[in-house]
Amino acid sequence: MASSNTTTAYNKDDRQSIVEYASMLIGSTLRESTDAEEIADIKRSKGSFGEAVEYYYFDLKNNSDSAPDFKEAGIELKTTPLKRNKGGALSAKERLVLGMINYMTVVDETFETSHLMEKADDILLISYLWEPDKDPLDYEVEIVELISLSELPKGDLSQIKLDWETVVNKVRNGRAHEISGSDTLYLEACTKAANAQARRKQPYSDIEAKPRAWALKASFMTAMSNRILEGMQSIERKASEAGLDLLGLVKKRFAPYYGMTEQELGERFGYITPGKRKPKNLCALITRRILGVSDDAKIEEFEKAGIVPKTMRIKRNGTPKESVSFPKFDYFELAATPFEESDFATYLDQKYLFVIYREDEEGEYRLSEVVFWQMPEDDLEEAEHCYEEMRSRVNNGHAEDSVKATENRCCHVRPHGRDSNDTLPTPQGDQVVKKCFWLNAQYLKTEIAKLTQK
DNA sequence: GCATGATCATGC
DNA sequence: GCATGATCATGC
Repeated sequence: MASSNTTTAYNKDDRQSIVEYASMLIGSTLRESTDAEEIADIKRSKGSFGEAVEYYYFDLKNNSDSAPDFKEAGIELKTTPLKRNKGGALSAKERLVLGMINYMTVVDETFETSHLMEKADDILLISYLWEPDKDPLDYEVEIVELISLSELPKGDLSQIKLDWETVVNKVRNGRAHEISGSDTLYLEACTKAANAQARRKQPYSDIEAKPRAWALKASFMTAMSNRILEGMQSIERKASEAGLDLLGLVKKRFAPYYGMTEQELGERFGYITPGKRKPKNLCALITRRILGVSDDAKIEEFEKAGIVPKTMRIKRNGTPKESVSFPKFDYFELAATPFEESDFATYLDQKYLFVIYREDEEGEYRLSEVVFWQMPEDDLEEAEHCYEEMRSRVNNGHAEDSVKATENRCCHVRPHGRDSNDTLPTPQGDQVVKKCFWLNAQYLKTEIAKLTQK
């Protein structure tokens, strides 16, 4: 059952799909997220959580550590434990091992083009809270984050480069056997061997050295984890809000602002200076402010549930002013991918917080309510028709021929590029303007009516 | 440089 | 009034 769930739950060739699927683990355990009941067939030892994630959650066969776990997407999965200190703070339980050091070849590398940088460029980090005596299936996942050495803050990266050079220079000087973890600050060369006697050759000395691997020190992992965790804030509940579910809480927080225009809200919160154009992410900013989360933080409850806030302007007749768009599609990918495996199917799994503004008699749009919306399962079939119709048009050389809103109850296809010269190649070799799927305004009208009539 | 959210323009 | 094609502008 786990395998049948997981094969359709994400697309292992698509980065976004992998990350989105992985993010659903945040705040939960493998026992809750998969049908695994015991970890018996997985060795109950160090690494058992990581293996169980691959096996039960991602439905990956156990593979050797040399190949990336998601080859096509270029992502390598790494799981790592956090622990809670006596004071309550979280810290990394272990260093994060990135890959073995080959003394013979590393001496010819530069940091920027090193095997390490290549290997540690796209890591999907899954951090879980380790607790003594707990079954690994019951560890709670705290962090799911795509990390890349080259995209660390500049200060971190320059120290890591110094660390790398310190270690490599020792090898270059024929002193690989003298390397110590204490030589460096963030990145270390930690010993990594099946037994204490194992030794490896080094290029500029006859003395054999202990096998070592590149690793980010536990202290560095602690700092990085906390930085990631702090970037996520939960909505702080007052005592009077303790019993509310998430939607109830969100509604209660928005209610005092009903009747205001988006412009007024933006000005009130200091996101718009009068006369200036409003920021693109105004809806997200206002939502964070109203929910009491700082401007640059992710809303933990929303992240965990995959909820995206979206402004919805409704005209007096109940129709949304605009359709809702999805990211542009690639004609080759569309042609080759059935709906179940498509990005579009993943996007439709999106849950929205529609922040609804309704048009008043003067033509002003005023905040009137907030609702959660996700496409009902029955309508996914209609969306699939739209997708498969567009797919067959592309396959038949008619990529320019969009599926119109009049052809499908739920969605349609429309250009969404910079301009008409912003094109992508099709399997037939011609260039067609970038397009994407859209949710029909009329469809959204009936969906929103269902949600708000009650 | 590009994606994305927002908006415009045209014609049925 | 709406569908459809097109483009703008911010921000990553």
